[in-house]
Amino acid sequence: MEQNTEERLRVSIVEDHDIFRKRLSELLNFYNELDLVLVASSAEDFFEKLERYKEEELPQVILMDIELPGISGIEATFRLKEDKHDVDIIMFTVFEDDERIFESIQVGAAGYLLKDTPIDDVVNSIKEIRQGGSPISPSIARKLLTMVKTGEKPNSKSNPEEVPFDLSPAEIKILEHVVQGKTNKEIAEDVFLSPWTIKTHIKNIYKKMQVNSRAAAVRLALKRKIV
Amino acid sequence: MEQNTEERLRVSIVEDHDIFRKRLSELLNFYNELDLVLVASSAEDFFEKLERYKEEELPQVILMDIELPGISGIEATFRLKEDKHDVDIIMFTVFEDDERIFESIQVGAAGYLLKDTPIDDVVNSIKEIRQGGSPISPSIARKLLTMVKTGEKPNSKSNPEEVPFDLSPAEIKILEHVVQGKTNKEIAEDVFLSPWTIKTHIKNIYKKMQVNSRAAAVRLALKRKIV
DNA sequence: GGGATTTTACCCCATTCGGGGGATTTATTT
DNA sequence: AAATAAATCCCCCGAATGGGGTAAAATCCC
Repeated sequence: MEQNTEERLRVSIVEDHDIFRKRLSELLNFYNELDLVLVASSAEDFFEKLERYKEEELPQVILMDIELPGISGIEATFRLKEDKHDVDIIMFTVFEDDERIFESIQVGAAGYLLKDTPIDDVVNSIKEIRQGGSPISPSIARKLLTMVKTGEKPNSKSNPEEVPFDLSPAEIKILEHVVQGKTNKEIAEDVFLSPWTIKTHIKNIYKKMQVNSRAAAVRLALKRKIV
Repeated sequence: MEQNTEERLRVSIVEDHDIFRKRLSELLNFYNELDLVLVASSAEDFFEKLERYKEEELPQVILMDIELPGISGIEATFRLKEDKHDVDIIMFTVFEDDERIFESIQVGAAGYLLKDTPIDDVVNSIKEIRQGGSPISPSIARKLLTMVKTGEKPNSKSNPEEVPFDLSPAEIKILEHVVQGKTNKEIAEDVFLSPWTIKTHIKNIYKKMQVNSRAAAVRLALKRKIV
């Protein structure tokens, strides 16, 4: 019965450690409930392969390593969730620091499992996440509880980059105005500068943020809470 | 070997539903790793029995129902954690409302399991909680993630107006694309519509949102989480 | 003191945007 | 069936935007 095929969950793995990835793939292949559709060794690799898939073939759940060469798992998650993709992402990693956990949640990961999770639990987690649950390793959950209890984010000390882009003070100021929805001329009047200057700043901001429109800049600025 | 006895986890159940309590006790008794030391049908019952225990016999993990006659499971948890007792408490309940979850965390519960959790998982959770983990049912965890993500407490049913503007479905769809930072032409290609149509929609969106630029629309859309 | 960065300002040019119209077709509601 | 609202497509036009330059102060850093 092909119906079986229809019901299987399409799962993807993004993991750079060759042997680990291989073993995990092999293990998951034992499960009839799953269909391993895309195994990548980096985010770039993943995105590249992803383009060759049709809508109905796209992975529904991704096991995402955090520490990856090039684009990190967190950044990759951010991009995936930005797009319209209907996909649930499980961070699958050895890291337990508050910073990474918090960031993963912020960018939209719906699960967080440690790599030593028994394979049966991993498979259950994959199924649960599709049903709207958020499988989380107990030791991670403990940290989450603390966050909720204290209502605090782990921004405290280890804030390597509050601003992912190194905008200069002046640029941030301008960006704030842009987020307010003002035009260049309006900003210029507000800050007593030439409209040309504003324009130059905005061009530089775009370069640094890697966008090419105000809308995109506003979106990024808000999402990454630069302003 | 009595050593075995030493290593077994002393577990307690507080649950008012007679049959459920009985069955759960029977099931847990199958597990050699556990020692069911105190089964109570109410918080009062529990505290009363607790006094008859010596220090070395006190339960280390408690499966605590929330809805109890008299003192609630949350209140009981609060009192237990107020005292010096070295005990980990797992809320074991059918409730999934943000309010109860949040309160349970506040008073110091370290785990939150739904009553339909498979018995094996319950036992694992008991062991994990003693190792500093916080076992949480996935559907509960999802709510936790939301709390962390939005940094909000479930103080009220709040959300007086999820969408302050009555955008039509099509308009919301277009708005989403605008938030992505796309140009009218790009949107048109994505949605297989004429650029003129997109433009018309956007003009209407602006009217409804009372803005006059993409940047402003994006900001509003994100702030009011329309998209 | 000297190089690097930031801030400021300007030019040209093609594209996009925003606002003003109008018009037809398809639901939806009444 | 008539009225309303939603969704689609089109035109004109001036203003704003985005991208490519150049360049001179001011400031910061070593």
